[in-house]
Amino acid sequence: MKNRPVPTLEDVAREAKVSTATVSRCLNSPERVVEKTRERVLAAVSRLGYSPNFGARALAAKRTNTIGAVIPTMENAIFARGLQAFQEVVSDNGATLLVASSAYRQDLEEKQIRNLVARGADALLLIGDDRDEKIYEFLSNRGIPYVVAWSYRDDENHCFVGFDNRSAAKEMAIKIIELGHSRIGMIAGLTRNNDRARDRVLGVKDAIIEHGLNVDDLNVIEAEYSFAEGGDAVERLLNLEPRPTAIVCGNDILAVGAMKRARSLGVQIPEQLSITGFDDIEVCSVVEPGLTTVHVPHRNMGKTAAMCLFDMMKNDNLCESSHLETYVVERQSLAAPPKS
Amino acid sequence: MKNRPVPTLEDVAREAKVSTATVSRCLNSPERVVEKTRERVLAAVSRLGYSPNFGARALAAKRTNTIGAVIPTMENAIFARGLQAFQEVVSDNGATLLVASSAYRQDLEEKQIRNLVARGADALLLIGDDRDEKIYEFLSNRGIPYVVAWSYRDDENHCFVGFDNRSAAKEMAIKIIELGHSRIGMIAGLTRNNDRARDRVLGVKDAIIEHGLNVDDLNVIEAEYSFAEGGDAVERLLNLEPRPTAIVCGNDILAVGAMKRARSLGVQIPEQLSITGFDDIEVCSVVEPGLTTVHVPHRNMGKTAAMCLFDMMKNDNLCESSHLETYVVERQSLAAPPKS
DNA sequence: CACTCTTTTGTAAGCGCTTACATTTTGTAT
DNA sequence: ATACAAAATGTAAGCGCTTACAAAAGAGTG
Repeated sequence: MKNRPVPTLEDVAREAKVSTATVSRCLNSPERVVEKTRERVLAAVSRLGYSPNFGARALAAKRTNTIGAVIPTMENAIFARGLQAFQEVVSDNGATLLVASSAYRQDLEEKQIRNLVARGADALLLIGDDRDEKIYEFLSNRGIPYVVAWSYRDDENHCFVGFDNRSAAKEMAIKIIELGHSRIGMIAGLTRNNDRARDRVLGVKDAIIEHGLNVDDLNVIEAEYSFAEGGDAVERLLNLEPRPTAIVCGNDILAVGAMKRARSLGVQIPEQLSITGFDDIEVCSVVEPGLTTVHVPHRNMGKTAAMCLFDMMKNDNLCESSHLETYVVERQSLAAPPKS
Repeated sequence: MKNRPVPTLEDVAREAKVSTATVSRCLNSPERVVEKTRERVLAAVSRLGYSPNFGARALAAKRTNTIGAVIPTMENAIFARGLQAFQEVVSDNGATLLVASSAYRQDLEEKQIRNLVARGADALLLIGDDRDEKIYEFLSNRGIPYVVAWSYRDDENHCFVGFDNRSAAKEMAIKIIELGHSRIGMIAGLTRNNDRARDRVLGVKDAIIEHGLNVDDLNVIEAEYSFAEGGDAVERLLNLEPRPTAIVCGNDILAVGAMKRARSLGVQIPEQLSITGFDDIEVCSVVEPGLTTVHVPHRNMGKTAAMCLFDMMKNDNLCESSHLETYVVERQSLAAPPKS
């Protein structure tokens, strides 16, 4: 691992027999340099294998062409997909995406946000809006545009690009109730520091209250994002007396895990137990029975969020929030309750 | 979006009535500053909401505490999981992870690598070894340690942390052949710029040749990473005359897609058709029948790769490659061929 | 050809930080 | 007290780049 000294702008300038300013211009606004000079400079650049030092560049120019994103985890297909779409737009606009993950921890998220800002991120993608107010202040002091995705709220203060988790969950719950279910259980994602998970629980409660059922009868179990946890949770719900006839899950992974476990326990889906999910990831259509779930336009969300960010950077304004539509995808895991 | 000027080290120094050097030391090696001063400085830091400018820092200190990773796509559960493990180790070591994705395109990958290096990445995680030699030269000229993950080869030039895709695929194919299958089809991932996908095909061919079957009888269809493409591919294979009795898939997603489609076409798995996957992602155990597949230790791979990188940075040496073990996980999708 | 106007290139001052080295303060042993 | 080493802090020189401004070189014009 030899450590040949890295060539600098100055080396290139010397090699091409021009000033550093000219080299810099060649790289940043080539049209301001006459062709002959430009050729000589670019030749020197490639001869030396020069590539500009980002730190110095950022320091001098005060912009980085970098967009940052802080997501809870990459291990979740949902964020992965949305983020991929986001990144495609970022690349198309000639910028680079920096990703950091917070492991669903608020303190880490704050650290990552500050980190990205310190690194000169020109704008940020944030997931959900459950964070300390001072972070928003920090960003607005710094004049850094950000978008809150995966959530939507009528709130002038932030630019949301997402959907209303609460009413989406409510819509699903209403469907369940109107099919005749009254003993309903819920397997929610961990709600701590997670407005999406919380809103989904609230949505289900909204539906229950609205239909005159007793909200205290709703058993909510929180579980981590995994098939196994979904399975464990459903087992606990199935041991309840009276046993629920429908289980609303906070996401598809929990739902599939629950469905699988219930079946292995001899419970028939949906004849004896209905199960629903949330997100509509690919696996829903591949399991048996197919999982009835809430469809979320993830790619569209990622794309819209990115465009929104670029718009904010260009026009230096608070971009309008985008309320994306979700809808229930009916497959086979939801049916009327058994008559008993 | 007010644009209050961002506080600098100097502002903090003035506020705390110390020199900039002391502030810098407080932040970077607090033990070199007496407690009383440190408190005053940290108070000033938080009062001003100061956070250090990364560019300036990198420029002055010539290190960034940043590890870069270039992965083909985030939309693949496999990379997501390994990367998450990688990132955990990176965080534990006080460094930050920058992720870029190449969309499986070699030109973009090169661009991303140069970008990360220009941004001062101290070390890099690369996926697979199928790239232009000049990139390796570039990295070694710059003295930037890198690890090649997801692949393994006996090659002194790089540090591999991965597994042998070829022999893993071969092992699976042997299992299939020894069960009595002789008409075998394969649905491979796209092999262009992808040594993992290519090696998996080669492994299957190795097994076929070794068992005296005719390698020309192996029908290989390449497909993108999606359930639907796996389904389309299996349909084409099922229309072949004679119809294969076993289909090896280059990854689990293709396998599940294939299985699902085959079943919807009335083909019974594994009675009429055996299907196998590769990767052992969670979905394998959730579909019916369970997918027989090659288990790959993704989290362990990500973790090991990160540790390897830190080792290289610390000791400035080429770390030893790690050859991780894979094994076939037998579930229900593979059985003896139908007698006909 | 002298003049002005435009285009191209050069000069040099930072950008905000780290760190070698210099200086001051503190602690300790006489 | 005094001397001296050790610890704490300060001074200031860059790190590699961009860009305002200055200077030089062309391009028109009468």
